[in-house]
Amino acid sequence: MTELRTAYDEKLESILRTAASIFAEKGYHQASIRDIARATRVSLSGLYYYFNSKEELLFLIQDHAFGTLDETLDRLLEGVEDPHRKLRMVVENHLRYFVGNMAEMKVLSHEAGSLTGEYRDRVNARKRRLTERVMGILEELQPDNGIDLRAATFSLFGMMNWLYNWYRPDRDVAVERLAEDMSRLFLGGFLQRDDSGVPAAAMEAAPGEQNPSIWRTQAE
Amino acid sequence: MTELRTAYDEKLESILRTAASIFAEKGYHQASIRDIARATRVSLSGLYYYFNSKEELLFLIQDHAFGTLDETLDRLLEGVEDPHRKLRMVVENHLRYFVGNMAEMKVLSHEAGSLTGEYRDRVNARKRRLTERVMGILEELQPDNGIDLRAATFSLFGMMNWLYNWYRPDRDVAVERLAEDMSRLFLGGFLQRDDSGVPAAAMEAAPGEQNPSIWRTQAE
Amino acid sequence: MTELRTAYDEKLESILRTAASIFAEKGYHQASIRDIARATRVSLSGLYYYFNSKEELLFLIQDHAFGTLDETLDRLLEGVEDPHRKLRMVVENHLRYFVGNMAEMKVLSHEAGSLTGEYRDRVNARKRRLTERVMGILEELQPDNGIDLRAATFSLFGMMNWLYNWYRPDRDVAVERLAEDMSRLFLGGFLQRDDSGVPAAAMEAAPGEQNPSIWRTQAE
Amino acid sequence: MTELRTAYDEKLESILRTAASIFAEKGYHQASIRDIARATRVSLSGLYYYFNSKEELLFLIQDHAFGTLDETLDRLLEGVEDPHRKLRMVVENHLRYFVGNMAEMKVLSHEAGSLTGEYRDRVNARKRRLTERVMGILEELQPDNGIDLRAATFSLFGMMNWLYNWYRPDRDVAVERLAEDMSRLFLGGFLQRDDSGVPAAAMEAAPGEQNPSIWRTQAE
DNA sequence: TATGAATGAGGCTTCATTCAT
DNA sequence: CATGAATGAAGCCTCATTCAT
Repeated sequence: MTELRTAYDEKLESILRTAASIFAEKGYHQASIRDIARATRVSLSGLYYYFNSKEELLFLIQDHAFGTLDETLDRLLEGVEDPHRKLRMVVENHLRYFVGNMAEMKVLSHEAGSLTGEYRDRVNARKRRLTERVMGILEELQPDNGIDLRAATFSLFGMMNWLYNWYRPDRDVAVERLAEDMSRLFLGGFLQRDDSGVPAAAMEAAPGEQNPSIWRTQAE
Repeated sequence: MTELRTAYDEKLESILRTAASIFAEKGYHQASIRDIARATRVSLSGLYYYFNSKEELLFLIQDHAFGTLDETLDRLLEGVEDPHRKLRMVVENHLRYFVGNMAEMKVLSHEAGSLTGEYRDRVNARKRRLTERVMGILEELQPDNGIDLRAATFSLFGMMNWLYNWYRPDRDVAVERLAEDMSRLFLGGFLQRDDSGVPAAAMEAAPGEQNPSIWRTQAE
Repeated sequence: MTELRTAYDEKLESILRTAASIFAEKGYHQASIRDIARATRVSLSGLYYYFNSKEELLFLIQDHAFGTLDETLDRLLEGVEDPHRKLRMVVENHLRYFVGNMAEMKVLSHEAGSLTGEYRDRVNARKRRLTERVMGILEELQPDNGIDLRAATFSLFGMMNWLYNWYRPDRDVAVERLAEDMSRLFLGGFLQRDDSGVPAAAMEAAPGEQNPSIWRTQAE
Repeated sequence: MTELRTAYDEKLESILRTAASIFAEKGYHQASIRDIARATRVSLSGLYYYFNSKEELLFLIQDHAFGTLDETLDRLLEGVEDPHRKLRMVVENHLRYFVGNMAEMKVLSHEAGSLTGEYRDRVNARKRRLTERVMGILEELQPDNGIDLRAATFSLFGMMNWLYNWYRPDRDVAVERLAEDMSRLFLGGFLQRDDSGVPAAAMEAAPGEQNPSIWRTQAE
């Protein structure tokens, strides 16, 4: 009962993939439709048969990527009850997809703000849904850690989404290990009790607190 | 015997601040020099008295921001021996500067790849130095956690640098609390022993491991 | 079985002709691409479909002109053995082309230094080839005149290339007469024996020789 | 009874010399006032004390150069009666000045058309005067050569003015020899009788005469 | 489906020149 | 005499997009 994939679909997806890698390399705004025409070996005007505007192209890439991410996550979480395990699935799904599709990952993480209007709204809706899902799992874990939930959620996403800035498959640990490390890193911190073993002295605030201006660009 | 700040310096810095906020808002490539002229109330050509190219302007913003970040960090770490406390200082410094200068933060985090040539090299050198400093502190902590050091380091930076994507001063916890939470989150996970209390079952890999293709965009 | 001249080729050549006349009139650097757009009735950006830069446009004009010049010269010299006659052909070819295409002539003669990089190299190569051809012919004439060959060659080119500074078809002698006159002028001088009839007294150097500083701008 | 040369005069002349060499190197329109400020080590605005506009600067250079050229020519021709010798003086004067002041020579020869309005008129008047002077000398020689006088005059100027396109002091014959060669070249041709020794066959026109279109760019 | 040719809008930058000091 | 700071005009070029075929 597979979907019917027409020649059109295949060509579109091939264009999306190629465009994603170009957007990843040069950035959305730096990349020109001409770059994409060159790389796809489709004529400039020919591309417009597959999308109506450059922005729609970006949307299609992001939406498609999110669709894949969502779908696999749904499948992975099916029947899982333990929130620890759920979180582990989330992290693994995220990282696996990112490492397996580094171009899409970068476009997703870095070109978040490049969409406008309805395109942006639709992608944002997907993002919010994922965020809430993760926040829900963290809540389920019911930790007595005193950490702000929103901060915790986005810290986790930050760890993962920042990946495109540093991860190099040929040099860094494999994705399985990465998922393991990040899960442990995050859960270890998140699950600790409030009176954790971290020496209290280390937690004292910096002196700047009394003089916050040292962190601020001089005002006019 | 303070530094000599000429009128020129002051005007330049004021331009840098204004430009940073515009770059933060629209993105470096989306922002036009005209936008900056309008906002600074300097004529288009008049701006070029203060920098030689748009890219140099971006460089000046990033370099100046990094300079401030570096300097305060040096001051904060002076005389500190305990690595726990050192890390706390790093996190606090980073977050305070970012929250106090959200425009610069975004430009620093998001426009990393917009520089080229020597400009990029010089900023990268600063980044590398900071990264190594943090990695050094993490090493000092001598954890028996089995976590890859590079992954841990960049996870921490990811948590912090992602801030510009979600943090809203009027809605989120104050920066002090944020620094506290992130420090605990990270240190709690990083300092745990290998046989931590996290249930083993949660750590089992996802089934996808055996079929990684579900995370991969269909190849051509 | 003539060459295939597409509509594209024809339009390009028409643009080259129009551009040549504008460059001739205002000078390459003074002419703006807008001027050319206006004259060709093609939009500013539309022009860039036919060339990649203003400099390439200049190159195309010069290269095309030199191509024509070379080709007809080849045809004219075919089978000609007598060096006197060869030289006459060179002069006639040069002057005819120049008078028939005064815009191209001026661009060729006056905008020699406006090309850079590879464009310049390629045009220079053509120039060198023509120069050597002429120098070869002069050598063939084996004159016993004691005149420096390089000086003689460039004197001939100077006579001809300077044309654009003074020649006015409506006021000056026709091109046939011009070719005749210049050929005789040059050959008459070039072929004379060393002990020509010019009174020796006239050849005595000017007194300035003993005090060359009268011809020199005062040094600092 | 020398002229009074104030400090102002000296600085102005030094600026003119420097500007001439910059104009010679990059071309008048390519050179910016900034280039001249840099080379003269005078501030941009400071230069405007010495001239009122870039065009006036060019005029001053050309006028000054022509003044020198004229003055020395006057002195050289004083008391000379023999037209052969007069011509020799003209050539020698021209070439000596040019070789001794290659920058000024190039500006004079190449930037003829860069002046407009009254500036152009004044320089043109000097040019016309010199041209007529030379044409007068040629007339005096009363040759029975059948060569158009205007063509002959400008051929001579062409030989000399083209110098800047090829002459290189370190590689070519010295200026004395050059003057000798060009004088003989020109006079030899100019003074010959109509029935000169050049084989008649060599003088036959090229076949193109009957089909002039081979020298013409295809008309639209 | 696909493309060659074309365009209006807009971007960055340079320039000659000015003016208050 | 000299300059630092500033500006309006203009230049080259690129871009996303369209339309007739």
